[in-house]
Amino acid sequence: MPSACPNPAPSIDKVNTEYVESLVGYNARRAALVIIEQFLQRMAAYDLRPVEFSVLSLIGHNPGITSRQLCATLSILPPNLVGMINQFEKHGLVIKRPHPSDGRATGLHPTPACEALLREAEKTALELENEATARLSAAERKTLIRLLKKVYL
Amino acid sequence: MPSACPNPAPSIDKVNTEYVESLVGYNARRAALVIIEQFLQRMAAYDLRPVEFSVLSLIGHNPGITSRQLCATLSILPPNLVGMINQFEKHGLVIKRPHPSDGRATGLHPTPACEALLREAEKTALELENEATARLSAAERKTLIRLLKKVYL
DNA sequence: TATTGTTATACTCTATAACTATA
DNA sequence: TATAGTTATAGAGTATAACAATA
Repeated sequence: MPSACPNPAPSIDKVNTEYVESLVGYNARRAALVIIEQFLQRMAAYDLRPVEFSVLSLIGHNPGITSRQLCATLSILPPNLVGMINQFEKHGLVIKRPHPSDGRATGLHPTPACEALLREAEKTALELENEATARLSAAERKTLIRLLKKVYL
Repeated sequence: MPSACPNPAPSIDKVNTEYVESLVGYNARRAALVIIEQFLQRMAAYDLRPVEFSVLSLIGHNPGITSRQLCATLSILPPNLVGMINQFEKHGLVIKRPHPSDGRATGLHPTPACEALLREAEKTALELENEATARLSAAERKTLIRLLKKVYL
């Protein structure tokens, strides 16, 4: 018998969020989701979502990086990277070249088009970052990043 | 002609992550994912995932809260809450009672079993929080939460 | 007309198992 | 035997559209 009660009960006017807001995990997730939401809007112009942007940026700053290295760096699973890389290659943003010493691996290299796209996209990313963290001072922003790194690195 | 180059190219020994790590969004997401991973492991004993835990905790601290208020507070969509609440009701954790003044709304109330579960689950959540943020001092942890709130509130 | 709660459904993201080619 | 990359697929999480009941 699923418990149901027919009698009305007092309602809540202001929600008490004290407990959940005392958790780092809760706050980090909420903050990340807010920034990601703005990211999706602003970066739609480049057809780049957060993970795709991170992958392309890492390739741009690390020509010759392998899929394995990307997966390890970003904590993504290999099967979920294959299609992304193929799309980048199809759109002329990434070129695959043989790894110099490991015949199993493939080096991923940015094309000039990739580098041009990244110049714009990374500029936009910094802009939206500054907007999303507008209520933080430069020092606070630096502190926030330092403390977040101490959690996940 | 999808650009492929047959000539080997130098490989990357150490990945340069400088740019992505300069973004608050990237760091917040990575930190949140690390904590959530630990959360999933530790809270599996209670069969509670992060959102379910947040919902149940808010009901426990706000007897009579409505689905609408939960959705607004946690930024989740009403259709994705229905099944969750029904499961809680089915497991004897939540009771629905009529809203005192709004015939459309339903007040959600914790059962004694819910309160007992929350005492254990919230204790476990605090433990894993302290483990996940073990590299932070108490002051740093407080600062981190304060700065994260300034981003999303 | 707007809002609460609901159903059905689609889409995205992430996870697992199994395979090949090479080390 | 272990690893890099791939394929196919399953699952979880999230989003949209439309509806009934009430305000």
